[in-house]
Amino acid sequence: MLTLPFEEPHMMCEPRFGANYPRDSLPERLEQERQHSLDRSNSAMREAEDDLTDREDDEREDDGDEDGLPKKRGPRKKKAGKEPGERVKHRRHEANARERSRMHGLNDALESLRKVVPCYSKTQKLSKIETLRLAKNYIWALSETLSAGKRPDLLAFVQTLCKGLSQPTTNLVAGCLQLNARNFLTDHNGEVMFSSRSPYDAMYPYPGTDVNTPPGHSGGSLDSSAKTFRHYSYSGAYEHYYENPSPESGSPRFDGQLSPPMNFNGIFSMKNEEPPDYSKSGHYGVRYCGAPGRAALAPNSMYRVSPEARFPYDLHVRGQSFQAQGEVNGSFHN
DNA sequence: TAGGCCATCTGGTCCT
DNA sequence: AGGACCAGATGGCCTA
Repeated sequence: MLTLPFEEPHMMCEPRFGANYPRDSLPERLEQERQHSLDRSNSAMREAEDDLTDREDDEREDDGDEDGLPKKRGPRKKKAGKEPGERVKHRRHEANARERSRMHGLNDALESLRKVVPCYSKTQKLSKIETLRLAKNYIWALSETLSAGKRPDLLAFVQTLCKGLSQPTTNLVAGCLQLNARNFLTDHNGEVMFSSRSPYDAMYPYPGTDVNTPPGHSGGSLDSSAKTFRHYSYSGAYEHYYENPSPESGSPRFDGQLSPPMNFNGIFSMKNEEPPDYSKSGHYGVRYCGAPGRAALAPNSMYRVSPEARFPYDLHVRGQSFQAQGEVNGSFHN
């Protein structure tokens, strides 16, 4: 019945701390734990302390009997009342080890999830709750895009993606995208509002570009709201595009800032980070290049970006610059 | 220093 | 009986 992380075969076949664990091999076991993960060194030490505590308890009990008289030499005589207590303690330690292992597996899965949601960073990890929220938003936004069968509005997509994320996390995401986080505001109700400058202003701060108009937003309410610099509520933009109520019906209100998704198919990479291993995944990705003057997305991109817009994204596939962007978009819109 | 996040321990419950 | 799962408690670490 014991289930273990799939990625940890050594844990599947090796004995755990606790049950039938020989004291002599404790250092080796601890070394394995250290090598397995730095984060788990503390765990190994705790386990060692557990065993040490057991040992010390045994030694204390062996030093003398309850009356303080010297203990008889010779073969140890099992104490009648001790066995149940030892057994309970032993099983408790086994259960602790299993629980640790289970939580490690859970954390491994969470780490895997971090790598496939937008804004993955090894240096500044998303918290567990933020990872789950972002993943939920990501799935929801992607599924809505698929069901809509049309090009999603980038802004609405981003807003959906970031809905419910905390302020620091949204700042982190914005930082990842090198957006000016101050372009986003949060009102008292927790709804995201744009300040007097469009977020696209930060993304497309090029001379000659209508900074009031998000690229590709030549029509629609989103466009008009941006043009007029009206405060832009998240829910409004959301419903504008998705025609459905917010996915956050039961979630905390959005109190963060916004950042665009870096891709829409599970492969995510950021500027200054190594590109994902496309050779393994075989997925397409949108890689943020940050180079000014780029218009990497094809006209049939899923995002409504005008050809003249200097979209700071670059499409890569299998580590190379993607020539036929229509392929990825075509597959996406199928 | 308070608050957030996390790992771990622990006891209870459910399931096989 | 034993393992998986869960939630509460606790303490450590980090940051504003």
